[in-house]
Amino acid sequence: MEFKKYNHLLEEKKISDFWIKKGLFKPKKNKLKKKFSIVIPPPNITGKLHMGHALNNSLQDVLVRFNRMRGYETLWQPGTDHAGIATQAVVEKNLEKEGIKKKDLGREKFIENVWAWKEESGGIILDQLKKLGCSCDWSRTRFTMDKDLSKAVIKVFVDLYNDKLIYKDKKLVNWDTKLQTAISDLEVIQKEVQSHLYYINYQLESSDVKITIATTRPETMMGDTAVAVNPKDKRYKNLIGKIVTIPIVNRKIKIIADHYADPDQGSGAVKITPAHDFNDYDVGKRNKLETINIFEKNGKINKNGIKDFIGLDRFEARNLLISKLKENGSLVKIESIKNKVPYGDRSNSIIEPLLTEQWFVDAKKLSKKPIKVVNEGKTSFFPNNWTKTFFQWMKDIEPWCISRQIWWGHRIPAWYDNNNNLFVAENKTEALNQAKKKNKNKDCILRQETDVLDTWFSSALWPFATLGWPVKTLELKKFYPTSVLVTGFDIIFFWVARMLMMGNYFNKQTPFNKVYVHALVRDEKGQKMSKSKGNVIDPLELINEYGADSLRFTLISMASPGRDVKLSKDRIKGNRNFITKIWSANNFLKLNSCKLDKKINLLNIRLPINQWIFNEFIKAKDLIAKNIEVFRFDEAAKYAYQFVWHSYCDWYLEFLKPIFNSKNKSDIKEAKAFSSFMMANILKILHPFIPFFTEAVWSKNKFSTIFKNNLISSDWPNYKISTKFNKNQIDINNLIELISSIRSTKAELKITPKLFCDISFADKSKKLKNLINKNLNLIKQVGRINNIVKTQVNDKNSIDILVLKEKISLGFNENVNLTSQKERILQKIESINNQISNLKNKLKNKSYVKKAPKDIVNNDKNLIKELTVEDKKLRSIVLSIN
RNA sequence: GGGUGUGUAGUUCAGUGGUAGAACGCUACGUUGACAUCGUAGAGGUCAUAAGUUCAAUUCUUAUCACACCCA
Repeated sequence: MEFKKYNHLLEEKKISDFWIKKGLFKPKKNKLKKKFSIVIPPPNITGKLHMGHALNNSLQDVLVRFNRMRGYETLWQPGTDHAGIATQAVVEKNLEKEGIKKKDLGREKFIENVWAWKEESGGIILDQLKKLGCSCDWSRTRFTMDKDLSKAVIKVFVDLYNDKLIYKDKKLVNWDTKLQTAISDLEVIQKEVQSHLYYINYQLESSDVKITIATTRPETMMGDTAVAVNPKDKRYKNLIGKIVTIPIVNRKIKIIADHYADPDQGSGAVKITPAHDFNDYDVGKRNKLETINIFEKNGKINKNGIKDFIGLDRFEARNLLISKLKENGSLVKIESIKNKVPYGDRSNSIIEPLLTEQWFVDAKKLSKKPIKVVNEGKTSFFPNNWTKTFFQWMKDIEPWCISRQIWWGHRIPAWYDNNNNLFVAENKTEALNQAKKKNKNKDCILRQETDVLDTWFSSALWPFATLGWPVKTLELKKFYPTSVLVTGFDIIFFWVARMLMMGNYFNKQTPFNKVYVHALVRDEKGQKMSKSKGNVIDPLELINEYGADSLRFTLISMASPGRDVKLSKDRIKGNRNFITKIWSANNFLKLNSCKLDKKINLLNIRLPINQWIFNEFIKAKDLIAKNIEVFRFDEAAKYAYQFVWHSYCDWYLEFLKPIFNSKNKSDIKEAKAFSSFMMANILKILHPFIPFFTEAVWSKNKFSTIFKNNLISSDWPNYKISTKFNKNQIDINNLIELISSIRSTKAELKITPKLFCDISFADKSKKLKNLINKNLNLIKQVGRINNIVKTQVNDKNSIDILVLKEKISLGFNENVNLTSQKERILQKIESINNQISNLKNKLKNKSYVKKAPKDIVNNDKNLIKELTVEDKKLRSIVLSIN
């Protein structure tokens, strides 16, 4: 019989459509009243599926499908994030291609365009997640800019404002001159770059003395308001309080003493520009210095700069200034150095510290509850070491700048009247009411704050806002707090910490009980995947080539805690082979017309091999469940793989063949029914890992008709191990060892494995003899044995081997090369004797015998006995060869 | 500079205070009616280095080295 190959392209599409059409991903009420819930880390609306998503969502799907099968009421809440800056940039670019400028369009029209883009091409990633097999309740898909979620955002903002946890302040912030918005400190990446340290002379007033300062940013000299030296620095002690002139700029400033100046850095004297450097800003505050801002919001010199520089870009200004300093002799030297320069993570342009009015969240106060919750273990991290990282960040947290000077996002619910009085309210009417009160019922015209909120502000509400908050919906009551959050370590601060702040502030319970933190997916050489390196592997290509199941199984089996996933195609290929293996095993069952008998009574299973595979299955099943529960996905996948390939395919199916070839009808009947029953259970335990394939086979085998259920909705097997089966368990294991020994002996003797041989008992022990007699057919066929002979076979054609500590002889139809075999046995004897003498030496050590646990010592003693017997038997074999 | 993690077979990784494991790769043989996307057998390791604790260390402690990441 010829079988078709498994066509993943066809089946995956079919199965996916079927699941969704039937609504099988929706939570189902259960008798246990237990629930399991996960919120998806919402991907950017502009995003495309990359390997990180593939790993992250494969793991979530394992948890979700496993718990759904276990009978928990399971919700996997999906959705996307509006990604303020990224989305705005995409739409802006598209418009520019058509020659339309954002400014000309105006705010309202532009936002209309963004929505139109979102409807048309935003959120492709959700379809890609479906291709991966993610069993999210897609009917509940949410978007951070949805009406309901927006309401939640407004309410949170207003409440926090009223609770004095949100405030407006003029501060130095990280300013992105390219995007022309403030960004939070987390969005700034410090990059080490090759740059220059310029040594410049500042002339003291009415004196010949010059003080040399060192700076990497000479153009900010236009905003200098002091020169600082360390009070302990003897070189400069007498200069403190003196006045110097900034060269070229020709403004006079004071030399001040401040501990910020590091005597070992540069010249030990630093220029202070409070408007353009975070450290200088602090120095300025301490010393009550003037703040001179010299930059426009696009990074060009403003009117506070000097004549020839106004309107120049910051880097042009730097070059011009340096050439002028050279001309006038103030430039002492230029040193090449490496230093850290701040870059915007979105724009990749150099961040400019700029003094502006922004909105801030008092993160310090909000961090208290999360710290407590994690301390108490109400939210715990896995692997645990992330707890430390979390605390470190939480404990020196800075105010969170939440306002962004862009258009796409949640507009801040704050209004100003003509006198710039501020009113924060959930809507304009409410703000007007406040304004009227303030203005003694006079009519006033309000204008709304133009800033929008940081995207992470709305993401922070994700675990409860998606469930309906602030409305106390059934879903919120049922599924909050969520069971676990699965995420990458790179967003612990951005997202996890902030969800913990908001979740704990606005709800009685923490948003998730556990946080599973997974690592990065790298290429096979361990390099980060990046477009510029060209080593990006597109998960969708892999899905096309090998199937989503192969990709999933690979990622899952490589998800060891605390380790990056190094992905290679070979690995995926290997797991594709695993799926093919199951496919062909299933074909074998079909070939033998194995049909599932639903009424199968497990207690009545007689065949040893069936009892054996049953207990092996239970062991594997329990190990898989246990490991998924503790997030050891790699281990769970390993046990599944081992059991299916090595226990079920390699031994069980092989041992069934002699039964199928026999004439014993009742044996055949049981074998057919039970092998099929096991297959159904294999599909069940593999379903969380490879959902498409297992569901496809389940339906092809008509299991869905027999069980009246699709695989996705069926129960996780809950059978227990049967001790009644233990004796046969041992027998089968012994048979496996016997057959393996016969096979390796043949291989060692270079006798072709298909050659049959005779077997005879050299030892008088009955154990092996009984075992063989009981399983004659099996041994003859699987072990390729002709006859069991009673007498010793001809010496030249035979060889003695030790199996299960008993001696048997194998007889062949040809002369056997015994010399090499003798060599091997002698080597074996040597190693056994080494072991024995090692053990004996150990036992000679009195403190060992005294202090080591008795079990261990007894074990050694027994081992010596066993090894001695083995040694004796092997020696007799060697003798017989002579 | 501060912190975290990782060094185990050719590769990718499990694991354990008391005989070192898997997958892939490799070698040899093999098309026996599920499967060559396969089968059978096999080779392959001073468990990074050094010291300490212990009867016993690959495992625990400390130091060193190497690599990776995070923060400043």
